[in-house]
Amino acid sequence: MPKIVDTDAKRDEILAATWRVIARDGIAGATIRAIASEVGCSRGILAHYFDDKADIMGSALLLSHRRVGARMDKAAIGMRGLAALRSVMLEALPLDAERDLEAQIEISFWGRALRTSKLRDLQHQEFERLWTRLRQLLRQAADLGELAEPFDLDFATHQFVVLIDGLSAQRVLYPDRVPADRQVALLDRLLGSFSAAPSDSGPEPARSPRPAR
Amino acid sequence: MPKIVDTDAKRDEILAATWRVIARDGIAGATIRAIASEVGCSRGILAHYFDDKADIMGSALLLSHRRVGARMDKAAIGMRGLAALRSVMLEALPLDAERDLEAQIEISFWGRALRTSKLRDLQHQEFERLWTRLRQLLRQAADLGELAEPFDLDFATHQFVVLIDGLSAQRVLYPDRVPADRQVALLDRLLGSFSAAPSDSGPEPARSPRPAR
Amino acid sequence: MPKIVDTDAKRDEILAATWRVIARDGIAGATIRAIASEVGCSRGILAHYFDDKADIMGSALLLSHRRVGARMDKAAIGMRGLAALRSVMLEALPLDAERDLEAQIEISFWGRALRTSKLRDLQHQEFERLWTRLRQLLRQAADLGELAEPFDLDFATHQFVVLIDGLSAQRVLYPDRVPADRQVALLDRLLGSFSAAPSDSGPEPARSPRPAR
Amino acid sequence: MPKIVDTDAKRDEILAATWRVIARDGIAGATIRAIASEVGCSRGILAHYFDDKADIMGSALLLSHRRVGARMDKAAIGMRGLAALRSVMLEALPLDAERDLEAQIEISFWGRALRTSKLRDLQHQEFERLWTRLRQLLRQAADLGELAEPFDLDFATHQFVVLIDGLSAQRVLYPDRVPADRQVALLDRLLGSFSAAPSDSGPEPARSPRPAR
DNA sequence: CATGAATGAGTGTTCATTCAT
DNA sequence: TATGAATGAACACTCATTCAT
Repeated sequence: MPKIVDTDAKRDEILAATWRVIARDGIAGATIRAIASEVGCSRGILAHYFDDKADIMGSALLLSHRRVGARMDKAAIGMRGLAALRSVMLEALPLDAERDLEAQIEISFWGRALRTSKLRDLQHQEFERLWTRLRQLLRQAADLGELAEPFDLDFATHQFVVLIDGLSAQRVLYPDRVPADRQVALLDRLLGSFSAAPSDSGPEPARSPRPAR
Repeated sequence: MPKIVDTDAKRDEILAATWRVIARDGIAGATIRAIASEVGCSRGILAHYFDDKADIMGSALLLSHRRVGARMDKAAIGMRGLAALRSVMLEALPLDAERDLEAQIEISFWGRALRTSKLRDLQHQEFERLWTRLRQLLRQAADLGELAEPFDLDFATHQFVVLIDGLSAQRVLYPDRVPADRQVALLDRLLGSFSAAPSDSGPEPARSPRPAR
Repeated sequence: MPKIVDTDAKRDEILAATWRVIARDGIAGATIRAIASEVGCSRGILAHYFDDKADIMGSALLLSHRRVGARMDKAAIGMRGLAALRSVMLEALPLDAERDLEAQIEISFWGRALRTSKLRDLQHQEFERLWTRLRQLLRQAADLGELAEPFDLDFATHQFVVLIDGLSAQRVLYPDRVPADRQVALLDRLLGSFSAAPSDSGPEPARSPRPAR
Repeated sequence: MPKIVDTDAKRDEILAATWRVIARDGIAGATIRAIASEVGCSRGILAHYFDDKADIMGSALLLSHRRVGARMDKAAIGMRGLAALRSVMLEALPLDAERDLEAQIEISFWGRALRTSKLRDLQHQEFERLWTRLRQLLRQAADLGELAEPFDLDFATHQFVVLIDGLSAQRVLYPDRVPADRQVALLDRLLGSFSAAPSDSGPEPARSPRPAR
């Protein structure tokens, strides 16, 4: 039993090292050698904890998603509706160095996710989780009467998902152009478009671009 | 006299083959061997038309951008303001097989663009072109009085850019989820948020989110 | 526990194989494939023991020099002055098959030593060792009163160095023309020119061309 | 007939370019591409004037030897015996930039001469010419009574040949250590050892190291 | 005569993986 | 459990050569 704990810890250690290598050398530079070197152990040992390289990479992506999900859970505690949605979205956007790394890893996988069926299935499965989470929060907001008009739930969910992916790409490719406050402003603009009260001038400070954070 | 070969045509032929390989096998599978095999010639011949592999890949990306740019030029002829902006955006979104391929290539490069400085410079340079183009059209729309309220030009440009990248990623990763009409609907929603007449419910709702597909 | 391999022994084995390949196929024929084939192992294994090919070649040259140096040390034990110098020189000349191989390797490197700075530095450094060794023995001989007249130490050292290089080249290029006894005779003629007694016709002519070995 | 002249001129032009490439990039860098580029013509044209690359390299070496030989002929005009020998030797030593290049080319070939039988035959044949020339001059000197004692003609010839090769190697590898005056001094020391008059202290200024040139 | 497109073998190198220890 | 030696395939690239024009 304790060995299993050690095993999991070692696995996480290896995956964290994998992240660092991807962030430093790109996904093409994330070789078995580089990862083992980053961990500080021999190459062969990786085979003990993972099936093969694809397993390492997939697990690294999965762990990244799990961390984001855990942060989202924590951030939304005690919240509901649009407020919860906003908190969850803030965990998905690359607002700081940690989230930058996650975005970098995510995008690095995009170029590969299509090829390996295993990786593709994982990607789809993980996306489904995010999609469902956002959709549920939107439904909750609708049930709470926070949304102004009749609206298409899937369409709205898409808007948020597209915002995450678009901002992640922009942030990774042109980091200087997308500071945190700009990201939050874009998010708030989107949120504001839903909570638009019949009276156009509501208490919606989020509607117009303003530095947040 | 040596055999006269249209050098530019041959270069384009090689680059088109490169696209197909990237689309089929991913950017990691776009080896010299695979490209030469796709072209139907020997490996060494590629050295006649390009300096090295980086030159091939960079040229492939550049050509892709040039084609999109040319399509945008053509699509916007005789148009101004928001109408021109909409036509241009429609050329940037992955609405059909051809544009899907372009989006696939684009995203494949994202994972690599960060590492090689040459590719990164190219990426930044090309992005600047797109940014400027969208920004100019928005300014034109503002000058024409098409926009409802005072607004932040850079902020608005960002909204469109994020839409392109977000939709490209979504389309490449989960093609079934983002059919063409959904993409157009998302674009029109964004456009509608600018042309929003003083009366919030203008003639735009027709354009607004409607269940497509 | 992994298979324990004497790393240094394996390195030496590879370098010895490199020598044989150079001797057989020339330095241009000393490819990674040929060396691996000579060793009797796969190509990739060489990467375990050396950084790259330049490392192999440089190490091969260095080991050759080290062996000559070790032989010189051994040969000069208990000797001083001109006698020690003669013993040392006999180890530097291509008098037998083993030394022929060394000369062949040495000359093969001359055509390449100029280009790669690493190899050139190594060559200069190794030459400095030989130069210093010969010069010190000449000084010792002078201190012992073995030399007839006031003489230029550097000039004399040059005479011996030129003899080594000249004979090495001749032996490698035209082996039949420079048998061992001829080489020794040339060496003794040079040595005799220093120990020339006041009476020019001393006991030295006896030293002159005589079959040695 | 005029075409033949052009052909020879073109051949010489190509060979001169080959020298420059060898001097600049080493013999390993003397590729067909580099030579054609240095000449300023296409690659295929070289096949019109030479059979193949080995023919080019061999011809380059041959032309180098021919030039040295021509200089020797010219330098020895009107001279006999040791004086002629000295003049001839001065043309064989790397005393200036032009001769440095020749020595560089010569040594570059040494590492390759052994492998190609064609090149080896050429090398032997050319060496025979030099050997015979030096030997004849030494015999002439003996006949003229310039040489002090009975001596071994082949042995003496070897001394001069070894001096040439040894000095060439030293000059190419460590140019700063072997300035022209040092070379001439070494030559004169060797010459002096033959002309040693019965009276040991003759008018032989060449015997002791002195800056010449 | 001359060109340059085209070929295919060969280069050094890197990689994921296996396996005996 | 952990090591690292060993493998063999694949990589980008360079080269000498051929040949239709």
